[in-house]
Amino acid sequence: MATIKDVAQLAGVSISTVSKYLNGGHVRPEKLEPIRSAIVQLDYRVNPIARSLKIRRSHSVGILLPSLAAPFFSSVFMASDKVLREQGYHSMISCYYADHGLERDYLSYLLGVGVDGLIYVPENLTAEEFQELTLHRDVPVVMVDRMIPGVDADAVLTENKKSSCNAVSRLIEKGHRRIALVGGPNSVLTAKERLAGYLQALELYNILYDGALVFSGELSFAFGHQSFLELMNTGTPPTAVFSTNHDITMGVVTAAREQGLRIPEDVEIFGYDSVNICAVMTPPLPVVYQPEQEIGRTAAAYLIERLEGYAGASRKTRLPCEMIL
Amino acid sequence: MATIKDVAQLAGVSISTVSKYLNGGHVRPEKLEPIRSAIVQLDYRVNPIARSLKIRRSHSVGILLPSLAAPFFSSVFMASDKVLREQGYHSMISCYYADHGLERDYLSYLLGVGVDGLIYVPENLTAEEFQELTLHRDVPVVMVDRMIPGVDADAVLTENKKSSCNAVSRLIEKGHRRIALVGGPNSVLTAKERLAGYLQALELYNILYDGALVFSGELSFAFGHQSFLELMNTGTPPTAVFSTNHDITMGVVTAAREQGLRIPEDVEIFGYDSVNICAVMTPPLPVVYQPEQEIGRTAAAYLIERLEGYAGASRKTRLPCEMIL
DNA sequence: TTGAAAGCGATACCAG
DNA sequence: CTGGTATCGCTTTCAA
Repeated sequence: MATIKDVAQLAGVSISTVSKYLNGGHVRPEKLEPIRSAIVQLDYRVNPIARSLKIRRSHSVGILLPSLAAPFFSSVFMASDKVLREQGYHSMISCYYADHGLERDYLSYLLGVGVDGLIYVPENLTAEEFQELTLHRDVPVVMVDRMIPGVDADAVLTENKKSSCNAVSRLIEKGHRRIALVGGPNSVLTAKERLAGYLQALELYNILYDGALVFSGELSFAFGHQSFLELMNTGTPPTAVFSTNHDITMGVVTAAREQGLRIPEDVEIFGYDSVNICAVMTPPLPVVYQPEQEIGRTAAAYLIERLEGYAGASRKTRLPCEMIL
Repeated sequence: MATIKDVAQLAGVSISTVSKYLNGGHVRPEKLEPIRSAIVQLDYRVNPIARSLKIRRSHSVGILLPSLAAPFFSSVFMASDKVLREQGYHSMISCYYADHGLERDYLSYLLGVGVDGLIYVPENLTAEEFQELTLHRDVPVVMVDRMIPGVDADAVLTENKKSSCNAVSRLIEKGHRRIALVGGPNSVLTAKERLAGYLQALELYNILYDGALVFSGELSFAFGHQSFLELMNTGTPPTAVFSTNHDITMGVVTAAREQGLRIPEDVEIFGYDSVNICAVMTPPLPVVYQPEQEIGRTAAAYLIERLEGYAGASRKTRLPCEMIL
């Protein structure tokens, strides 16, 4: 690869002049052409590594998330990517596949590798771990979909509790009394909040809480599947299941079908996200829909503000959700 | 952030000694402790940018793909990520959302940004564009799932033609004679090959090809949906549809259900990938399953070999697929 | 305007 | 072993 030095030599000017040419400084008109031609001839491109080292900016932002496959994240980050790109930033995604060790590793890696900012969907990190990792690095972080309580960083979330309460309330109004919940682990704030919404709805309608109907665990197909089977094996199985994650919902639905149960006649299921997929089913599965585009855009906007120097207090935004019936 | 210089000063040794300490050189035992302690005290971490500039290696590889949401890619790259990590590489994903301009931009960006190698799922780039972008950059590229014909690079693909032929043959053996195909654009090699497999099956069974039954277009839900509606509006609609992509399949199935058609009684549908999701349906949709893990592992292995200096001829590997019925 | 030179943070050669 | 120094490629003063 040709360097700026080669270009300078070939064009018969100094390195600084080429640099100015490259970065929009003032260069005498008659020197423009030789430089341009040298660049083309040598197929020169600036080395972003060297540039980053010098200017301490890479114009790239990292996105760290627990799972690639979730359609929810895909939509969210497509939206943030667009906003970021319009402002001249490239986004680089890293996935930690819901693994705690990997989550630490990648966070640490991204913080150090030179991205200007970070959009982060946390899962298992404690506030202490996060503080330690981010200490002395001034890389702004915006959390999305989840947040680590006690951490001072911008966060874009949705109204998990309220939306869940609404969803469960609807099931109750349709006559259900034994409603199960299958959701993520309590270490994930979002899962905890959705559980809280479920409990609130029960309370609202004076329905006794039954611990045997609540399953909190891995955000996976397997967990949803297994939980459903266990639910059905108790003496008095639920008549409805509120499933608060895409993969889990797939597992729950599969298990139900395997058992020969009709949805919703034999057991009603209410999901979260995955609107497209749930619409595929007959009849369509009702779901809570989170405003994915807006989440992504907001997160990107927050990050860009920080990158441009905004240093105000951290913002925690809650976006409202819709029920798709 | 503290630099190696600060550490050297605090520990009372030279910069070079600290560097040796960091990189496993020989350092007199009594100097070990002061250095270690200075590092801890200053919370020092090496600056990967500076290191990259010097050693011309970043120990990171880029992954460039057209879509995040496809469960297929997620599985593939989870597998390659694992292999890469075990060899000390971090992977950074970029998604171009099936946009031609973005595909060029991101490819160019990744090639320049300092990743040591690239795993790339191409979609719209011509061989010329690719050559031009990779010219003078010695970043090894391994293509996955698709390849750009005429480009000299490793590629890990599956037996698209054969698998498609098998799938369509099965439909024929079940008695279908009017079988539609809805798949990706002809610019995507994979889509073209699957179409070729479809044609081969027709020929094998002496079924006349009917152009009105073949839809090639966007790899999207919308395209699948619309194509199905158009198919059903012709005078003699197909009795079966072979859909060669996840999103398209979702669109096709939704459209069928919306029309009140029963699957497979009224119209039989055969999909590709998305095993989990297709298993959710009642009855499960038959699909062609590609060995995702193996694709990912193979691609990573190829890339690592290149990174370690292997300079042999480019390899094009075809992995066999299974039918999940 | 222009260019010489310092410096970003780290590595590695080489003399001691 | 150790440490001074050149170097990686680029940006940015600063003096001319």
